[in-house]
This record gives sequence, C-alpha cells and structure tokens, in this order.
Amino acid sequence: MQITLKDIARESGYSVTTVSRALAGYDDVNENTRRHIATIAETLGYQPNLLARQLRNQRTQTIGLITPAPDDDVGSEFFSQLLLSLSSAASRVGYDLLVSAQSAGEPEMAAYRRIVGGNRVDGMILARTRKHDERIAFLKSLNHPFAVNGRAAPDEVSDFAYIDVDSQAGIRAAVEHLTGLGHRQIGLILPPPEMAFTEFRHNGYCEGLAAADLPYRDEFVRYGDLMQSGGYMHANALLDQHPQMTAIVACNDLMALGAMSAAQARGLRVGYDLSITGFDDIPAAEYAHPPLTTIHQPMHEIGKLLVKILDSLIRGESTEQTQILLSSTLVIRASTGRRKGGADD
Amino acid sequence: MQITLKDIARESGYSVTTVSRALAGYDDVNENTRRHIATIAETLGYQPNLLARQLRNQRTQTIGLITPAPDDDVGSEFFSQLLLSLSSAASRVGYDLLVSAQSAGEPEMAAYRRIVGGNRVDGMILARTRKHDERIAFLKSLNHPFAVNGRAAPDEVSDFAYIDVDSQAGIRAAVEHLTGLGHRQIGLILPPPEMAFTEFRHNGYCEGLAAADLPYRDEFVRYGDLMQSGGYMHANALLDQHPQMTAIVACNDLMALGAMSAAQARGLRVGYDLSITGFDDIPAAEYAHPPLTTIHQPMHEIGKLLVKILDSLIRGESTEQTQILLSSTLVIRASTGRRKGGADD
DNA sequence: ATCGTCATCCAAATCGTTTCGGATATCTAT
DNA sequence: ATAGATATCCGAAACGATTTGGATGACGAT
Repeated sequence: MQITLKDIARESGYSVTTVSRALAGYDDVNENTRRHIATIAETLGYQPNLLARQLRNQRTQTIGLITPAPDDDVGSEFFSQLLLSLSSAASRVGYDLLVSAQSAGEPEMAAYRRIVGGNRVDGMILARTRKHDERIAFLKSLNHPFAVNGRAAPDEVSDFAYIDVDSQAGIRAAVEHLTGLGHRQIGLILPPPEMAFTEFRHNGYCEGLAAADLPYRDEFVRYGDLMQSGGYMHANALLDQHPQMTAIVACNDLMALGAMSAAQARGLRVGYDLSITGFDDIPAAEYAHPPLTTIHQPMHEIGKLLVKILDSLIRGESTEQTQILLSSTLVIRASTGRRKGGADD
Repeated sequence: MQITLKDIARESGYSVTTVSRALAGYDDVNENTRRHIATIAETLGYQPNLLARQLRNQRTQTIGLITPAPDDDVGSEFFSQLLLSLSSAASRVGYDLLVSAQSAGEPEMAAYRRIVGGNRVDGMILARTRKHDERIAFLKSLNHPFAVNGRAAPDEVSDFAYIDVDSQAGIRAAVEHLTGLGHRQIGLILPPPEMAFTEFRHNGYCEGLAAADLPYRDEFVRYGDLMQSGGYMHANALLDQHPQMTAIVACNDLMALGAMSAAQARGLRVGYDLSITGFDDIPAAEYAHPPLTTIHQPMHEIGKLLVKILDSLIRGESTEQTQILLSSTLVIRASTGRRKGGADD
C-alpha cells in the first residue's frame, strides 16, 4: 500500500541505497539520476516512513508531555494554554508533540517509562513540579533530556534545566499592592503543600507582610487544591473565622475566581468590601466580574523558551542558559481596591 | 544503552523469539521459563522499543491532531479545550496524541502528508472544517481513518465520521430567546465565510427571525474572524450604522466578548441597552462581565465521542454510529435582557 | 601500458520487534 | 518398536529506512 524506497528503486533501476542518497541530496549521486529519482518519487507520491527512519536514526523529532488526567482536574486552564504554546513552539523548530494524559502517581510514572524508555521522544517537558519529584529523578537517572516549567522547592537543588517565573516576588508584589491600599488582614490560599512552588509563594506572602510591618498569622493561611471549588471553600472558611479580613491572596486564578464567587454569595462587593488577587492571568481572569488583579505568566514565552532549551539539550549543544527565572508582573485590575472603613485591626 | 530483547536472550540463554513470546504471554513457552525470562526482564529494566514494535506491527496506538498555528490565532480557547479533552479520552482507551501546530494552507497539508503518509498515527482528528475541505479530501483518498468535529457545509455531503452540535438550532434558539425578550433589530456576526458551519448558523438566524415574523436584513449581518478583535470591530460597525439595534448574536464567545467591550466602550450597558449572545461556552464566558448568554458545546463529551468513533474506525469494527449530531443547549446568563424603551422599529 | 584519481553506484548490516514455519525431544497409544 | 501427539523452542524473514565500506569503470598523467 505504502510507497517505499524499494518501489522507487525498482521503478528507476537504481539500488535502494542510491535512491535513499539521491533523495537525501548526497553529492555522490549523479545530478541526472538524482533528478530522475526525484521525479519518480514525486509521481509515485513517496512519503518516507517516519517510524523506520526514527528507528534507524535513533531520533524522533518529537517532544513528550504528560498532562494530568482531568479527573484530578488540577488547573486545566493552565495546562491547555501550555499545551498550545508548546505545540506551536515545537512545530516551529521541527518537533512534534506527543501528549498523554495520566493521573498522578503510578499511572503517570508508567507513562514516563513507556514513552521515554520506549524511545518515542527525544525529550520531555515537565510542568507542575512537586517536592521530591519522582519524574525528575527518573529522567535524571536515565540521563534523558528534559526541561521543566518550574523549579524545585526552595530546600532542594534545581540541578536541571528549567524556566520559572519568580512567583515569590510576584506574591510579594501582590501583598505589597494590597498593603499599599490599606489592607491589614490579608488571607492566603496556597497551592497544595506537595507542590514545589508552594513555599515560594508562602515566602512571598511573608515578605510582603514583613515589608509593611504586619504580623504573620498562621490561621490566615490555608492550603487549597488549585481548583475553583477549593477557592470557594477556603474563602468561606477564612471569612467565617475572620470577618475582619479585607483581602485574600489566592495562588492561582481558578481559586481566586472561586473566592470571588464565595465573597459575592455572602453579599460582599469584590474590589470594595473584599480585595482578591490571583496568579497565572488565564483568559477568564480578564473577563471576571470584576476583572481579576493577578500575576501574569507569559505562557507563550514560556513555551517557546522551554522548547528552545530542550532542543539545545537534545542536540547536545554547548547549551546557552538552561535555567531561567522570569520576573513576574502584577496586573492590576478591579478586584482589588482601597480598604473601606473599619479600624486598623 | 537501551535494554533489548537480545540482551534478555543472552542473559537467559533463550532465543530472542522465545523471549519475545514469553513476554507477550504466548502459551507455547513453558511457564517456568516464562517466569525466568520475566524476572530477568524486570531486573534489567526492560522497556520495549515502541518504534520497532510500531514499525513491525504497522500500528502506532497514536491519534494525530493538527492545530492552527497561533499566528492565525483562530479561537485558541476552543482548541486548547479540545486538545485537553482529546488527550485524556485517548489515553483512556490506550492511545497517545500526536500534536502539530501548522498554519492553514500548504504547511498544514504538508503536515498531513508527513504524519499520515509517514505512518506516525493510526487515525486523525479534524476540527474546524472548511468548505471543500482539502484535508478531508486527502484523508478520504488515502482511506485513512479520521473523525471530524463538525459537518460539511449544508450543500456538501458529509460522507465521513463526524460529531457536531446542531448549531443551526442553537443560533435559532438564541434568536428566539432575543425576540422573546422583545428585540426586533438583531445583528449577526458570523464566522468567516469559508468555514463549513457558517451557513448553518446563518440559517439558524434566518429561521429565528422568520419564527418571529421579522424581516431578514442583509446589512445586519457581518462576517467576522472568530477573534475578539473582530467582534469588537464588527459590533462597532453594526452599532454605527444601525443605532437602533438592540441585540447582537455573535457566532463564538470570543467575538461576543469583543462585542461586549465595544458596547461598553460606547457606554452601553450589556444586558440592558444591548443584548449579546455567543457560542461555545468557553470558561471565560461564565466569568464575563456580565456573564455571557451562549450556546454550550460539551467539549468533554465531544472529545470522548470523537476518540470512540475513531477507535472503532481504526479497529475496523462494524462501527456503531459514526455520525452524531448533538442537540445544543442555550445557556441564559446576564448578557441578554428585555428590550428597553423605544418604538418598535 | 600502468597507476592513481574521480565520479558514480551498491550490497549488506543495522535499528528492535514480531511472526511464520518448522525443529527437536518427550510422551502416549498401538 | 513405531507412529502420532504434544510441549517447547528457535532461525530467519519481515517492517522501511540509513550508512559503512567498498566496487566499478572512465579518465588523465606518466
């Protein structure tokens, strides 16, 4: 069914070797025969079998990405944006993207073993790093090229290629923005504790408070699940226990949106009675009601850089910079506003 | 570097054939030697080379999807949702997803030839069908399995597997919703004319008007680009030329959001002075200000069904139903409201 | 006439699996 | 003792490409 080099060889009277070299443009084949062979390949509609080529060359021109299964629907908005930006960045430099959705834990690791060990990709992209991340350990042990969106946790060494935004400074900026607006009682909804970046964000929160000489209060801090429902729940809990709270920092936009719903359900006007900030700047943030003050992640840029780094790792180039920390930018919208009424504390 | 069957054969003293059959669980290998071989494979950390297996089996367990390059950033929100739902649906039935981003036209077709002709996938998923779609013609000519999100245009035959929502009924329902609210001057922002579904939506609009005995006016209809900026521009144009217009039907959410911005920029209150509807129900629609009345597309369901259909096509099963038309549901939110003041026409 | 150079071509091995078609040895029934 | 069954194993040929290491013949220089 498929046209192979053998067919072209038979048709042209040359050997498979010569046909292969002719089509590859080697200069040890006569220009006339090259043209002749090219014409036959064209008319026969020859398409090289990429599997065979990959097997022989031990090179797939493919980048792998394993996304979380939507059961544990952790921030699908974030991942779908990453996916899109990666696929276009990859295509631009001649890679395809192989995607598999797996739920964290054993299925996820099995997918890594299968895809990486099975030679299906030249390199992997990881995202959403966890503490003592098993995937990173695995890829390092195999010495397989990979690039990560996100560093290791503060107390671990990030001895791998990554690109991350400085979320510590980002959260700090958000908190300072709030204290600047007069807020003194600021809640925090963190990512789950097992995420690598959670402590960075926690630290940023502490720094922000310290910069305004505000005390840190453990009961103002809660660990969420990065989903809307979690934001809703934790915002309610915070406001139940601390009615004097006038601002909440959520560590991603989905939780911030959930917190907004919770506030509005209790009759609070977001941006007036209660200020809320997010993180990521997903499209919905801009359209939220009110639009969400958040920390922007340049996903398009991140995708491009990840692919660029991974490509240089794969090619074994004297890689330029393989660890990049982007500065984060606070986008101020209407979900934050000056603290209204009430005494200080 | 990689552990192969040959290594296990050497280590165990059996032939490559027997090792292969042992690991595959054939019953013509002694149970003891099977266990022995399995143990060795385990300790050596054997992972089958999937490229070799695929080449030999002529089966890749992979589904391909080519997304538009974000240069022609046509509805990335829609595509990223589709991508995510497809990848998880595919993983669930044992397929990986191969993604390549290409801009429409020659690069896109080249990617189809390369990936399909190159034997990299068992089947393809298409989305955003166009009139006289070259990709569909190509896949049909190769007799390669594929499933499409979206039918052919009304005047073409849809002789291929697809799943689509009944957008004609959807738009009609939106128009009837508006006429029910008293609107008489209803604008329409269509998708680009080359899209296959454009006429369905146009027809739905006409039907909706007819059902309320309203005249069709060509100057109320404009072709957009599915992007926000287009919605913004066309809404402005409509409102400039027809200040009496009280409602606009946009054919996707991004354009609807753009139209909302345009309206708000001219001081119109959306849902009061001007009603706006969208299509797709992307996440941002719910969070829009005001929340957008729109027609819901069950992306998760669509992804699952596409994969199921494609899988049965690939396996050559006496395929159940390969053409599915989902009924569309209008989600009424605050961007539409009763027509205020003014005389009828 | 002989040698070296150059241009052009190709056989065979390789990448790692799977499978077809036996081969071999053991055992059962006669 | 022999034929036929049965259990267990394996060599070799695919799948379709690339590359190594020549082979061949024509040609000019000596």
